[in-house]
Amino acid sequence: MSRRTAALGTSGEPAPLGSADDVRSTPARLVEVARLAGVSTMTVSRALRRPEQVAPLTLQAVQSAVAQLGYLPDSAASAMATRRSRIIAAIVPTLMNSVYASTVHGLASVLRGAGYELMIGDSGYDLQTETSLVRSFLGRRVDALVLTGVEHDDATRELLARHDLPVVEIWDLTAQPIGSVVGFSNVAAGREAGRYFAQRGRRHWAFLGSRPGREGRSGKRLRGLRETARAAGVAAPVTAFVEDGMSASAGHAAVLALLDAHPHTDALFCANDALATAALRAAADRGLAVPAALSILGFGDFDVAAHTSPALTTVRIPGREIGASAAQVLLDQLDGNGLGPTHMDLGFEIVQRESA
Amino acid sequence: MSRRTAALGTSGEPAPLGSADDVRSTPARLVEVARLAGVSTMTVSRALRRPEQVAPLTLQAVQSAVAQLGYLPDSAASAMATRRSRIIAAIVPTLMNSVYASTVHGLASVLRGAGYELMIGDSGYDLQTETSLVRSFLGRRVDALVLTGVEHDDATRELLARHDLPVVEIWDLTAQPIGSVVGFSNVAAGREAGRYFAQRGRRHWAFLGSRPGREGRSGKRLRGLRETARAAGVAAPVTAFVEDGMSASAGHAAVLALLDAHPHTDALFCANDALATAALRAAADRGLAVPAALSILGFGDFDVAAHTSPALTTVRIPGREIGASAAQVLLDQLDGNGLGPTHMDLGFEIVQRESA
DNA sequence: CGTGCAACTGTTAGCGCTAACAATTTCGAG
DNA sequence: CTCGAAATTGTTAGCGCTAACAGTTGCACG
Repeated sequence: MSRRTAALGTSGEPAPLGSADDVRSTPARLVEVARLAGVSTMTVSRALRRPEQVAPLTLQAVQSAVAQLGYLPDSAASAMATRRSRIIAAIVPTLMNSVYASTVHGLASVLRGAGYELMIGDSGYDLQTETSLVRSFLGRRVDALVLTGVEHDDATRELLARHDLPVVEIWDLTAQPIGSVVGFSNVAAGREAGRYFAQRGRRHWAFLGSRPGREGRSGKRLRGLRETARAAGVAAPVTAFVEDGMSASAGHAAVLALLDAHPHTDALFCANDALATAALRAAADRGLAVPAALSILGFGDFDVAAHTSPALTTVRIPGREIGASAAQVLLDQLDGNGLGPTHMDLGFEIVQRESA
Repeated sequence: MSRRTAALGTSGEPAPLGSADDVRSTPARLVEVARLAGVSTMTVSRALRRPEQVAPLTLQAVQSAVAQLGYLPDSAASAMATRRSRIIAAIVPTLMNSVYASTVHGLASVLRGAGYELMIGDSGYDLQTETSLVRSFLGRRVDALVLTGVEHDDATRELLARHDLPVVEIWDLTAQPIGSVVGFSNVAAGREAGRYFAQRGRRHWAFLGSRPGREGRSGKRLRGLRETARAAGVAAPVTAFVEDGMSASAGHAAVLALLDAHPHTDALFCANDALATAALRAAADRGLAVPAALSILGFGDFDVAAHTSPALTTVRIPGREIGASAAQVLLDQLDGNGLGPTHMDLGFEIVQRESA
């Protein structure tokens, strides 16, 4: 029983199709288009991909055959023949919050504009999951790969070395990239946060982020903050860590505990705005005025950051631009413009609102 | 100049590979594994996909050849031969906020667990973009398709009719599904919101969402709210609409304008929590106590909803479950368990916190 | 009128894998 | 031992498309 039939049976209304008469169960192939247009398959292929190489009349015949059959080229077969899948894969730590959303969006729009499809995987901030995603994507013969961050398993690096394909690491910088890098300095962002606190006379700093086990991006921001603390002659920042994917839920409890353990804290740098929003609430729960008693500085400039109360002062990352530039870098390499690996520092900026 | 070389050249350190000696520029094929293992390609193929059909010794030989060559099966070729791409595509309105994040996550985890890859597209709430995504995905010969919502272009419907493949529509319900449906009733959610307001003696309702041009999900919620208003003998809710992808930025201004135009408003139902967060802020800007003077009811139970102040009362949608169930429905159909299209109403619930 | 070249179209082969079947080997029952 | 079924492996023929090359045609030009 075909699903289509069932659906129509349920609705009891006529088929809502413009040209329902030539609907067929099996999608058309190139041969059928060729037969209908009275040309060879190769001519159809050309008409579709390089119309200027085909005589106007032939082109027209092909186009009408294509339209009549509702022909859609099989890109898997095309991939096989050309050894180009026109798929690019990206691995981000999480899809669960807005952090990487704009980056993914930037990637997707540039790639789709160039006729590529984006395949996304989320690693859940786990390097082994990342490896298995890379393996799977390489098996799909993706044309290029976007990785978030610069820390990777040896297994990941080995896989990438075997399959020589354009790679770009994003959202961080490194002196030993796999291929290209498009990001910003997380250490510098941490330093800047510290400088911001210091300028406002804050003396008791705190940091809320993920555990810096493998020196991830969150850990680098903490390192930057620490450096500035040392330089400014301020005590080392106290820390609170969330274990799961940096969600607000985990952040709230962590901040409460931190404030109770260190009541003098007057400045808190959060590794993302969801965490910062939770911190705002935790401060309210403890009766702390923000920013008078406690400065809260977020990270990421999420959609909601401007609309909390107090509005979040936060580090804005050019997420969309990172995605768009990463995509462009890969496209340039794929189109063989002879461009080698690229290194782009897109920076960041502190957006001052009310919370710090 | 190979990118890899450049990267290593930059770093100046030894190649970080376990078995760097058999790294080769071109990835291994099945034939090479077969040659090395001393068997036919078919046996290798079997050893990889149905190991129990192969003699233990042969299996071992194949496995060691695979390991030695770092062989990764080419899934594009496999797709071609089996006519199964093991890719499932999903189209969501946006990836820019958390709304569909948990759904995508639910989809991805179930699918990946079953050896499928997820290909995501975002339509930007635009039906024509949806059509072009569908076309592209069908060209990729995806095995099944997930569509958000039940409103689609005729062009989309025609494409799907031609390519008879499992389809599931999510995040809404309909009596005329294309294939399966996994969602909840947006109208009922709107009605429930109205009932919630009515029970608390609210008399001047408002709604903030996207323009109900084509009766999308937001529009259905508004319809439900209106129905309850009528039934409860309350004036029809006033409305404010945001044009872009329901972002907080647009919401803030819209709420301000709405509150100024209708100062008696004592209940506001927002089509998502980002909008509700912005509304919270707008209420504060106008000096309105929430919920004393104005009840604000959100939608979606985003990560941050529990941590705003006041904490958001919101309609919780089982987003993750919708994704997971949709994936399961498709897998069941693909594995040919003889299951036809399914209709699942996963419901919703109002999570009472502080804002309403 | 041939010639040569551009413009267009067709033919052949094969991308890397697996379905379907064929061939071979193994092994227990008779 | 012999036979047949089960277990294991191999062979053949594509999946639907396109690269590379090989025609074929038309037409300007000498």
